[in-house]
This record gives sequence, structure tokens and C-alpha cells, in this order.
Amino acid sequence: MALDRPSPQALAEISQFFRLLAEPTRLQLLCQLRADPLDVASLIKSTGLSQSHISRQLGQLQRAGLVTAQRDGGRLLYRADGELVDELCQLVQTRLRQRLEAQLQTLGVS
Amino acid sequence: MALDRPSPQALAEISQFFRLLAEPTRLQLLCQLRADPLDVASLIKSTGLSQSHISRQLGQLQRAGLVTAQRDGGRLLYRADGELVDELCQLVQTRLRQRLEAQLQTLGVS
DNA sequence: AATTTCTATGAGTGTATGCGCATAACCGTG
DNA sequence: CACGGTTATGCGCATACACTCATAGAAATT
Repeated sequence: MALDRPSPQALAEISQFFRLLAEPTRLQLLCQLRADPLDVASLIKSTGLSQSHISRQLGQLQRAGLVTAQRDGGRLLYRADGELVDELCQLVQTRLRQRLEAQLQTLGVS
Repeated sequence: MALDRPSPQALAEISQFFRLLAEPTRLQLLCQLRADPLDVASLIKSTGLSQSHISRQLGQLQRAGLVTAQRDGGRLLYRADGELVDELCQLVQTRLRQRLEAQLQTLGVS
């Protein structure tokens, strides 16, 4: 039941998606917004980044459909919906942990 | 059963991992090597990239443990072991498909 | 050991993009 | 409508890195 290898076209889109998560800032925003919806002011305070930068990154995430915005009076509340990113992070984190443990083993033996 | 939000430290490592997959060249190499082990000459022919570039990318993937090399006479055979990348790609691809279908819907209605 | 074949790496270039500053566009409220 | 607060965008700078060429290094074969 091996899966088909993705077409070159698909490959490009997939890697483009990964690029979104490859930027620590964006991944951080995604994780923060996953917990609960936040306005930009909160994000500025918690990340220390400039408003313009945050706005740009949120724009990218929004165009990719990873984040949605909704008005709340004067400000915009952003939220990250969907479990995809959680799952991806979980898978990667598990692997990183395994790798470190393996390194520990080999170091202990040497 | 919500998962803990990853620590800033973990976040950086995770995004760094995603960066490996964010480059179409590397993702392509990973997918090709997943099917069956290949030597560099084959990769040059199938991708059209220069030898030095391929060597560098393979080096990165190897340091990350996504690829291993083994001698076969004169050449090195690279192979991509582990299902992680497959799973990640599968998840992302599914999502991209869903998104396109959703767009189709909304376009049809408008 | 010398030669040939294959792979890795130092140096340089060009492009993409993260990031901030300043400002424009937007929206609710007086 | 004008004003104050919030978000988006044009511009510029700095850095990261993909990519190539040339060359050094390693391994097998003679």
C-alpha cells in the first residue's frame, strides 16, 4: 500500500506549504493563535515583533487558510483553526525527541 | 486532551525541521530516495541539478537523519528511511486538495 | 603508487525575504 | 464628517541561502 509519489506540481505546493511553517515567527503565531483568538496588540506584546511584521505574517497565514480574522469592535481577532499544524508539529517533535534519545544512547556507549 | 504548546526552544527546532522540507529540491530528493536507493549520478540525471548542489542538499538531509548513504563499489547509494516525511506530505497534500475543492464550491455558487 | 571516478567543499553571485520605519488605508465612534 | 485607534503596505536594509564553478578529497581499480 505504498503511496504514489507526489507529482512535481504537488511537490512544489507541498514544499511551499512547509515554507510557511519554516519561519519561527509564523509557527509561533500559529501556536499562540491555536490556544485562543488574539488581537494583534497581544501578539505584539507576547512576541516583541513590530506591528508591520506581524501583520504581514498573519496575511500570509490567512491567504494560506491557516488563520482567520474576525472583527471585534475596533480590532481584529485572529484565530488558527484546524488541527493540521498541531498534528504536523506533534509528528516532528516526536521524531526530534527520538533522535536525541538515540544520540544519548550512542554517546553513553562510546 | 489538548497538547501542550511547544516551548520556544522546541518551536525553533520544529521550524528548522520544516525548513528542510520547504525547499523543493530537497523534498524532491527525499521523495525520489523514498522509492528506492539511488546514486548521485541518477539524481543528477533525473533532476537536472548540478552535482555540487545535490551533494550539499544530501549532506543537509543526512545530518538531519532523513537520509543515509552506503557505499556500492565506486558510488554512494542514498536512501530515505522512515515514514515521517511521507506522512507529513500526505497530511499536507490532503489539506491542499480539500482547500481546492472548497474553492471550487464557492466559485460554483457565486 | 598512480590514475580514474566519484563526492564534498571553499569562494562568489544573485535572489528572496525577514524585519523595521513611515505612511496610507480601514473602521468604529463622537 | 472628522477624529482616534487599528491594520495593511511601499520602501529600504541586511541577511540567509540556493546555486554554480573550480578544486580538493576520498575510494576503487589497475
